[in-house]
This record gives sequence, C-alpha cells and structure tokens, in this order.
Amino acid sequence: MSWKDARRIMKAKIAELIQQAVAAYLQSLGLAPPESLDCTIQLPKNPAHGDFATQAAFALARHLKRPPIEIARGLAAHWPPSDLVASVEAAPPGFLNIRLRSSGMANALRTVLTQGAEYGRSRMGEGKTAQVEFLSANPTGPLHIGHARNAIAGDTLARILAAAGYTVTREYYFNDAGNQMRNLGESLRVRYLQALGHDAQLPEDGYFGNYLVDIAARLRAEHGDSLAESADVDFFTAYAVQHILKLIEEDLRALDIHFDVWTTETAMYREGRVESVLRRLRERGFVYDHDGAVWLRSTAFGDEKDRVLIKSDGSMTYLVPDIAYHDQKLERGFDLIVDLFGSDHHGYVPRLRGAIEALGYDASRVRWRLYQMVTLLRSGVQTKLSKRAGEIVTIQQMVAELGRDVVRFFFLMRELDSHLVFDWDLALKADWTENPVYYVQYAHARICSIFEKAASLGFTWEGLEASPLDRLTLPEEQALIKEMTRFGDVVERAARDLEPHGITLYLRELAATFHNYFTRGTRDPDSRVIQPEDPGLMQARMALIAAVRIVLRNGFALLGISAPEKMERQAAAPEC
RNA sequence: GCGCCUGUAGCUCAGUUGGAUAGAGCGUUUGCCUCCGGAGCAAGAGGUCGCAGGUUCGAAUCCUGCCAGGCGCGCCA
Repeated sequence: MSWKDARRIMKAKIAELIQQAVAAYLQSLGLAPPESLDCTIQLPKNPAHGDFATQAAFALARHLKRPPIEIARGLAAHWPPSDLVASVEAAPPGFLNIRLRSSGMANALRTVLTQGAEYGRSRMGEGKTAQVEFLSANPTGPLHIGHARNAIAGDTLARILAAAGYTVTREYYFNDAGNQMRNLGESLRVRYLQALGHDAQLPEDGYFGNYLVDIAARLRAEHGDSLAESADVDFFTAYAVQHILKLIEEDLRALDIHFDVWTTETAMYREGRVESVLRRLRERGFVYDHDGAVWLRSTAFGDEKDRVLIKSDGSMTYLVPDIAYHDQKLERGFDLIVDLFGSDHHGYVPRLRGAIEALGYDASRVRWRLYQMVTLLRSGVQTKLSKRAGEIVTIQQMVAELGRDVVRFFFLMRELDSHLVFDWDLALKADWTENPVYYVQYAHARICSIFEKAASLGFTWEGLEASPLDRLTLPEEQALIKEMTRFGDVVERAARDLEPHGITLYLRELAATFHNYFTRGTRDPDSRVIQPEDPGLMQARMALIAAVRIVLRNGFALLGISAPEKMERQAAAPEC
C-alpha cells in the first residue's frame, strides 16, 4: 500500500466518523442530516490542534443557526468509538481537533522504511507519458547564467514527473537555420580568416565570444587555408553548431542534466511537417491571405491578433516550424507535454495554443510553464540577465565557483512565478557559513555520522522487526514522523502544479526538525540515538533516523543534488 | 494604452487552494560546546500582508477599482 493510499484511507475513515457524529448529533436534536456537508479535513500546523481537524461545525452552523462552538461540542460528545482516533475535542471558534492513536505514527514510519527509495513516489502519472521540452537555447554559444533557471527547473520538473509515475522524455529543440544561424556562420568565417592572418571584421551584430576563436583555430587545424575562398556560409554554420553543441553538452553535464531527444527546426522542413501543418490549417479554414502574406486566424482561439505565417517575401515566420514541432509532439501521443518558457515569451503562448486547437488537438495536453526573469546580485550590484546586456557568467564559471549543488538549489528555491534574485555573494559566502543547501545536506551527513559512530561501538540497525517503534515517544520524534508523512503530498503537489520549489522548502523544514531533535540529544544524553544500555530504544531511534535519511535522499534526488555522508569543512575562500 | 506575472519583517522569500496567535533564512540582540559533528539549537526585536472597497462565521488567500515594479504587445528569433 502506498503512502497515498494509506492517507486516503485514513482520511476517508475520519470523514466517515465525522458523518456518523453529525448524524448522531442531529438525531439527538430530532433533525435530519443535510443532503451534503462540507467536512473538509485539514492537517493543522499547530501540533496542539491535533493530527487532523475539521471545520464541519462551521458548515453545520449555517443550517442550524447555532454558534459553531456549540455544534462542535455536540459533535465531540456524539463521536463514535473507534480504534483509529484517540481523542476529539472542540476548540473555539468551532474547530474539531482529532488526535490519532500512536499506532498510526508507527505505521507511517514503517511505510518509509519499507518503501525506501520508492517512498514519496506517486501513482498520479501511472501508465502515462510526459514530454518536457526545456532550455532549447539556440546553439550560438556556451550556456550562461541567463539559461540556468530554464535548464535547472526543466530538468527538475522532469525528475518530479518521473517520481509522480510518468514515463518522461526530456527534449531539446533548437534552430539550426535562419538569419541567426547565418550570422553565426558568417562570424565563424571571419574568425577563421583572422586565424589565417587575413584582415576581416566581424559583422556588427555578429557573435563576439572567444569560443568562436577557439572553434576557428580547430577549423584551421583541420582544413588549413583550403576554405579561405569559400563563400559557403552553410558549411561554417554547420561547423559552428556542431562544436557549440558540444560546449552546451559539457555545460549540461556540469549540472547533471541530460536530454533524451534533440530536435532541430530544419528537421521540421525536411520531414515535410511545415508543409503539412500549413495545408491542414488551410483546409480547416484558419488560414487566409492578406497584404501578400499568409495569416493564421489565431483570434478565433483568443489571441489578441492574427499572426503571419508566411511573409510577403515568401519566407516563413518562426511560428510555422514551431507549430510543426508541436504537431509532431502531439502526434507522438504524449499524455502530457510541458513547454518551459521565460516570461518574456508569454505572448507567444496564445498563438501557439490557437494553432494547436486549429489543428484539432485538445490543447489541454500541452502545459506552458512560464518562469519569471532572473536578476544577478553581485558585489551589491543588480544586473538584469537580458539576452543582450549584462555581464556574461557562464554555467561553467558558476559550477566551478559555487558547486553544482549550490547552483541547482539556489535556482530551485523560488516559485517559478516569482522573480529570482541570484545572490552571488551569499552563494559564495555560503562556502563556509550558513546556507540552505549545506543546512539540508548537513542533516544527512549528521545521520550518517551517527551510524558511523554507532558502528564504531559495535552497533548496527537490525531492521524493523528489532525496532520497537512504540518507544518513539519524544515530541521531537513524533514531529519527525509527522513531517515525513507530508513528503508524498509535497511531491504530488509539485507534479500537479509543475512547481519545484515546494521540494526545497520541504527539505529545509525536515532538516530543521531533525537538527532540533539532534540538538536535544546534545543537551540530554537520554535523548540520543546511541543508547548502549537500552538496545531496544536505540534500534527504534535508528529506525527513525534511517527513515529521515531515506526521505532526505529521495528529496535530493528530485532536486539533482548530492547526499554527502560527510560535509567537508571548507576553508574560507581567499579574499583576494 | 492592452495583456501576463509580482507586491508579505531592514534584505531575499514561504504561507498546505478560505481557517486558529501571518512564518523561515540573511542581518541584528542574547543565551547554549565535558556532547551522536556548534556548518547546529533556543529565545528577543522587527508586520497598516501595496492602497481602498466588497463577498461570510472567518480573507495575505476569492471579486472589483486604484498604485508601484518586471516582462511582452513586428511580415524579429
């Protein structure tokens, strides 16, 4: 039985008990129960309010025209006996606080240990396929900080969807033709000529990055000066693309990101898909000619204006191959298709959705996830990371200076809908002082350290059978178990909302709950895990921290960060 | 002007889909190392939840109108 089933069954049982209490209470007043009753069950954040709470009394207050607190007391008085619930009490202004018997806690802990790496997985996407298209940066240069949020959030969403049961495909779509690419090829040609000692100038809007100098040197090494007279820009473009893709793959490796499928714009032409969607859109009556151009009637689907598909000079707008690509994705049959865009592309969504609906697809299969823009805060100066302006910080530099875990975690700490300020100084400073990443990883290392210490004394955890879980009676222990039961909800919510940041927040809270427990042990020897005089208690506590370690690891895996067994104490970075 | 997103502690942000006394981190003040790792823990200070109305037992959360910031609004990609 998965955690989800366990919780659903528990909630259902409690809802049933509430209904019974309502019926008994109303009967005592000589009234019939209402046709429908909102007896929503919530998990109170304040432990003094029990394990579950319901506001059914408020809902009833409306029908009965009595004060909610009076009704809550009546419900508590008519609560049916149950082996699940230990106590029920009414609390002003009308809540009903429900406390479970402790056996429920032990069961929750047992579930974590039994399921191990599977704990927290959901069956939400069971039997379904999902495709996540992210990053999709055109290969005009190595990745930099402006790409990081997309790359990291996209990869993490893919991990989360996989944990939710989907079979996931990660896909990168890029443009390998068109003006930008011609410009790139021209820039490489100039760099190549310069490498040969010719006097050549980069075009004003060319690509000035040094990586083209390196690629030009390689080109010269392979071909000598045989291309000096070549006007074949396509050759230079293809050569540049091929080598820049290698750079991008290196960048992605640094972040532990891989793609399953790489798709190009030219493939959309080559495979006849561009023609195909144009023909079908026209057949379905959503295409018309005007001012010498060919238009898509996207206003029919809520777009603010119609969009040009074929310009009056006969060339395609970028929209057409994109429609063709989405047609291809939909045709491949994914149940869920995720497009991750920066919010600067949000105006693009309605026209693409319109085109998809015009082709006759159910557009709800595609979910456009937009993330807000990133600002870099460095040495007290804020810099916007727009495409053109701003200082260029490459992914390689970031990972080299801050480490993969810090970079990934920092980009995942914020809700996608909110602007993200990347505080470089804090991230750097975090090498030796407090930092959310280290804080969370430290909890894991501490657990490993306890097991190591125990082993040095000759003790190991002997499994669930040897662990009397009912010995876990400290409030800190109960709090840890309760925190762990939330994990599945957190994962499922992240998957449902396509929103990774809840995982980082959750792990921080779990780590805080653990550090709190640990610190109790430093003050009070009886609260420590290692109890040579009381092997049963020690086994139970080892079971507890083994479970915490499992949940931490599962969470780290979702975020793509490591689970260190030791924290290397790092010397303060040299202050120049 | 129109559209999307955001406005919560000095700063960066959470807030479990409308619930109980609005929470963390950084910074700040003060305690705690004979210890399973002090990269930690506990406590204090710091709030008109942008403003004004509305909806109801109950609003940071939902509705309306303003104000402020970001991003879009091309036969560019």
